[in-house]
Amino acid sequence: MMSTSRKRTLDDDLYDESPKHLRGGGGGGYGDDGDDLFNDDDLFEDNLVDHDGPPEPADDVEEDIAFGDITDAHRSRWTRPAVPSSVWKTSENDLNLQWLDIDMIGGSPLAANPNKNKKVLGASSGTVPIIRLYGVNETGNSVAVFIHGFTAYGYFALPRGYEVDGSDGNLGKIRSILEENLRAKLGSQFDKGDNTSNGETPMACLGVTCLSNKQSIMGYDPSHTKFLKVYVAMPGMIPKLKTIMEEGITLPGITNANGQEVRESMIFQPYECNVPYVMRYMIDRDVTGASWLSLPKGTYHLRKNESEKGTHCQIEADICFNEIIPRKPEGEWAKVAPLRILSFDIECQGRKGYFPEAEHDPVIQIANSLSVYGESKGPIVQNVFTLGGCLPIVGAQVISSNTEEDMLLKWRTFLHASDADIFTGYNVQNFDIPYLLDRAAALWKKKDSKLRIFTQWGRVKNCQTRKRETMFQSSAYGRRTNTETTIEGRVIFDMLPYMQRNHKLSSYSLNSVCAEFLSQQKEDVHHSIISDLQNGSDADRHRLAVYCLKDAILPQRLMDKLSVLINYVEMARVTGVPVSFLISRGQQIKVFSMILRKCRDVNLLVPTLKKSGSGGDEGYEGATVLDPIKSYYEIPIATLDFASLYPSIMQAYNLCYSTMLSPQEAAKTDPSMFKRSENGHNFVHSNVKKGILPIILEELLAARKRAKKDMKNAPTEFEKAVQNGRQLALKVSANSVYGFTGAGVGQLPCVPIASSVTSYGRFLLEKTKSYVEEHYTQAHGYEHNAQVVYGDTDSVMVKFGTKTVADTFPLAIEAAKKCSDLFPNPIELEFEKVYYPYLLMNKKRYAGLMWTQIEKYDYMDTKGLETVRRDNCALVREVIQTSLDKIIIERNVPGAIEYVKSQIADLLQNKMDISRLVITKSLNKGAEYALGLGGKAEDYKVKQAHVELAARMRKRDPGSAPQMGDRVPYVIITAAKGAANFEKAEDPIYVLENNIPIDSKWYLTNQLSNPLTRIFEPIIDNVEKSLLQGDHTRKIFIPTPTAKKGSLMMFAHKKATCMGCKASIGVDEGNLCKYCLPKEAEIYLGKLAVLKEAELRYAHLWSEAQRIHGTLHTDIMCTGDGCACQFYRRKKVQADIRLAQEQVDRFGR
DNA sequence: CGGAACACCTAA
DNA sequence: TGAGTTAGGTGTTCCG
Ligand SMILES: Nc1ccn([C@H]2C[C@H](O)[C@@H](COP(=O)(O)OP(=O)(O)OP(=O)(O)O)O2)c(=O)n1
Repeated sequence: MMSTSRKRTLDDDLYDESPKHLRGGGGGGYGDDGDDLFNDDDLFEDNLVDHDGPPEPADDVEEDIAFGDITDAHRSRWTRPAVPSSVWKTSENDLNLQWLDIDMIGGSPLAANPNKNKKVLGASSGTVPIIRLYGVNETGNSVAVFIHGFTAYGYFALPRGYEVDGSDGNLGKIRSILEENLRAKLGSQFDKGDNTSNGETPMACLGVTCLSNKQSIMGYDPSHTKFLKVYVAMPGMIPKLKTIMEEGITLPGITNANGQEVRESMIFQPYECNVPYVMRYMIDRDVTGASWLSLPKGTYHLRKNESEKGTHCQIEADICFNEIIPRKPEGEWAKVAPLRILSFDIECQGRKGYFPEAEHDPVIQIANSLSVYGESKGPIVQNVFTLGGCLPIVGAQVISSNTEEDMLLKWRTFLHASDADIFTGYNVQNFDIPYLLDRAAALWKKKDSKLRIFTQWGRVKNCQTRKRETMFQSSAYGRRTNTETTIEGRVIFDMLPYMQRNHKLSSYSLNSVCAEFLSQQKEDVHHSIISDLQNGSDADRHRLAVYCLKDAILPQRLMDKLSVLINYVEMARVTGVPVSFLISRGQQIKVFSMILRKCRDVNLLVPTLKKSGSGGDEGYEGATVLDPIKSYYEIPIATLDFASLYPSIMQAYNLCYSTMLSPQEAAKTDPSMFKRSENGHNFVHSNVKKGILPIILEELLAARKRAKKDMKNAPTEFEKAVQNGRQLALKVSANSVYGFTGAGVGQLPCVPIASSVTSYGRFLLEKTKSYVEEHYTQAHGYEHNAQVVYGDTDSVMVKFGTKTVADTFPLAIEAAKKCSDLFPNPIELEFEKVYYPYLLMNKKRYAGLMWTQIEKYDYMDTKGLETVRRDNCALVREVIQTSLDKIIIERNVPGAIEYVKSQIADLLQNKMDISRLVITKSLNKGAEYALGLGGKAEDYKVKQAHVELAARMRKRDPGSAPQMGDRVPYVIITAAKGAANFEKAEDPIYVLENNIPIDSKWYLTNQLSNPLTRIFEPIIDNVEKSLLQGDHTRKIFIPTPTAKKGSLMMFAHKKATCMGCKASIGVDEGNLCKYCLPKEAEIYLGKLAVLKEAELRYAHLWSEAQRIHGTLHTDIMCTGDGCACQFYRRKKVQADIRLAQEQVDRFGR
């Protein structure tokens, strides 16, 4: 880097009269308060020479190893469009990009501002933070922007009434003291980073200003209105500075409320010290996630020589932070750039019966699908890198290698050339990526340059991709690996966690997810035969490659079909956070980001609170759930529902940190200025001071409204569902604003706000109920007295007494309007739907035929019942669902009874497909101890079936056993009388393989009985007798208890036959009779062939999810078409394999 | 044997 | 600075 000729002095002249105005040297000086600090006309000699012309051709440096079979034809398909020559005319053209990823590094200060009339802000020596932002321009070129001069800082409040001498001299003294303290805390860390090449001594604390135009967000009349703003050299120093300030320090020139100088140590409350540096930049410069940015002509420099460039991006710019123009995502800037998405999948050659381990097992294929956002013609490249030859695949490039090393390196070349913005796949984060990295480490020596080259997946030159394992101290059983990987400049967007987060499914295997959303199954290759295919012919490997390719294509299709990208882009723009935060973080960061942005607009500051030490802060009261009048209603029940209840409460009553009054303050305040909430907290009206949270909610709800409109206009059912997901996500974000205030462990908890919201909610619900019941009465001229039969949080279910849907609608519409009129804006009660008929079973449990229009019902809506719970087996879900359908839709109670009886008979006679008996439950905290993954014994208090099973499976095969967070599938098997439930659970696969009998009686008494009783109870007499004890329960098939494990094996020993001619032979005689013995080899090979063939047949029927252990099993048994015959076919083939295997095994003895 | 405690999942 | 909230039903285990 070039060094500057500028000279900056740091200690003097930090301030002029206006205290917030920082000038010259030390400070940051950025548009904190809207003014640029270096706005005097200093001109600098310009060290940078901009020639407006294209760069020299990039000679591909050390990075790429040439492979003859990667041709120019390949490359031209892979690479991004060429950079238009206009881009290089930096003084004539703006550079526009949509950014996706952002990070930060320490580096040297920029020597000179490319905008020749301006200085570079920030520190001019030492290590400074540089923000790297990665994105794509309209043409589809990759762009990296190095953003310079933005300095990290924090605020520190003076206690109420205190003043600080804001003279340059005094603030300079404060800076020196802080400098000293910081250095003491930093120790040698800081000195090492010294860069004194320009003769200046780098500082830790760059400057101090004092501000009186800002105030704390906490309260209507906050105690903190005066702040020191302290700039530091590197973001990492902020926590240390914060510690110094909150532990107490003596600073000069500070006077207390009585005007006396404070000479002893004082504590300063930190503000906004918990804002990550890159977010600090985004907030201060109004840069929102995934938005468009413009680098105005003449303000930026493009790095043209390869030697000058730090990344592999096509375009690389340097600019000062305050030059970039953020574009509001409206009009032309609402678009999405042609982003490149790379979806990939690897196959490994595991040893039989073991989960692949990178230490030993090679990667044999890597399939890729590269697509461009907005490109309607589908993926632009599909290819497979194979180890060993492979027949051509139509529509895909096949690139074969003789060694695994070559294959990996070729793939790396592809990675580099295709230069994707987004990396996707299925479980790539926890399997493919760590596996490739581990494998590389196993293949190459640490110093091997090939290792270094291979692991460069990111956009930053010479930057190796490393995984960080959030390792858990695992004692006996080994690795619980939650891997995190950063690939500089690219966003890793794994579709598996996305699905787990956004869709409630009982299996998340790629196969079942695709069946659900793409109506598409993939070709199945069971992992046990991958090895055989790999060792086979080019045609075998072709089959594997096709399968592998499909696994690479499907995640990308999923992403496309579910509009994942555009929805995340919208969310990033609305909430302001980078897309990567949406993937890896929760709701808090979104709300926090929005709060900080809005606060900045109105000069409020957010305190950095200490973690509430003692942990268990008391909870608060939530919503009311009205006692249900349980019944089967055969007349219409109308549902009235508040629209976005909690958000609208916060808006209507102006609930916010910044509007709250303490009881003492309230006593001194004009009562017309504020309102006391239902539970005794006081908030001023919005005309006095508008709260931050209501403003945020307004925007979120506006975005939700747009989503709802799009949902209404969606052309297809599927698109409607996608828009519904988007709408729901925005609703959750809005509700999370409320949740944020009540979050015990959070950045800014404020229970008074949260509890005020819920208390208003309780009040509104009660009010609505009583209004409806008091107004819609015969006394008021209505035909019936209305009754609220149920209500939960924000809804009332009203029985108006009307007999038809058509008669109910007008009453419900009117009631909704009249209630809305009772409440302040924007609180609104909506008439949403009528249930007719309506089965109300309990709080949070009901079903009903839903009508949103008079002409026709929509569908049967079910809440909380077994049918919507994933911890029930399919049998229960289906039986209950069908019964409800028959009762509620068909109104055919006898039919329902018949159906149930036949199902019970089937169950008891063991005719039930085992897949319908599989129960799945997720493995949560507390199970850690049982699995031997650490955790404390006292956290595992109650033994559970699925946990005990998972622990046993772990002992059988740690590699394929369920992991924490996975759903564990199990069935209940027969066991000794009185055995506890948790002892009777078994892995369905194990049950199948070993022919273990299922306890079908248990399914009747413990799974079906209660739910059925509850449903039929209000409808028929004596459920016990007629459903659960009839003749249909007499014929019980008791499976032979002898059919225990290894039965075939034992059989073979007792009564052996010659495997060649089936003649009887003695048990100890070996496998063949004396006549067949000479042909031993031939017979063995013949048996081996039978085994192979059986395996192939089996694999063909076997749906698999190689990497998602926990959900593997349900898939095997459930094809989605629910065909029992498929199941039996599989079972038969499975038995064939076992027989064949055992025959082969006999030769081994 | 009965009820408290716990675990899971869902409604809102 | 990792983590929005509370209410509630249901089934199982644990403990006296
Ligand atoms: N995930 C959720 C869902 C709901 N709620 C709270 C806040 C909501 O305002 C209230 C009512 O929930 P609804 O599900 O009825 O949703 P809304 O009323 O917010 O939206 P809608 O307009 O869809 O009714 O419950 C919540 O805190 N978190």
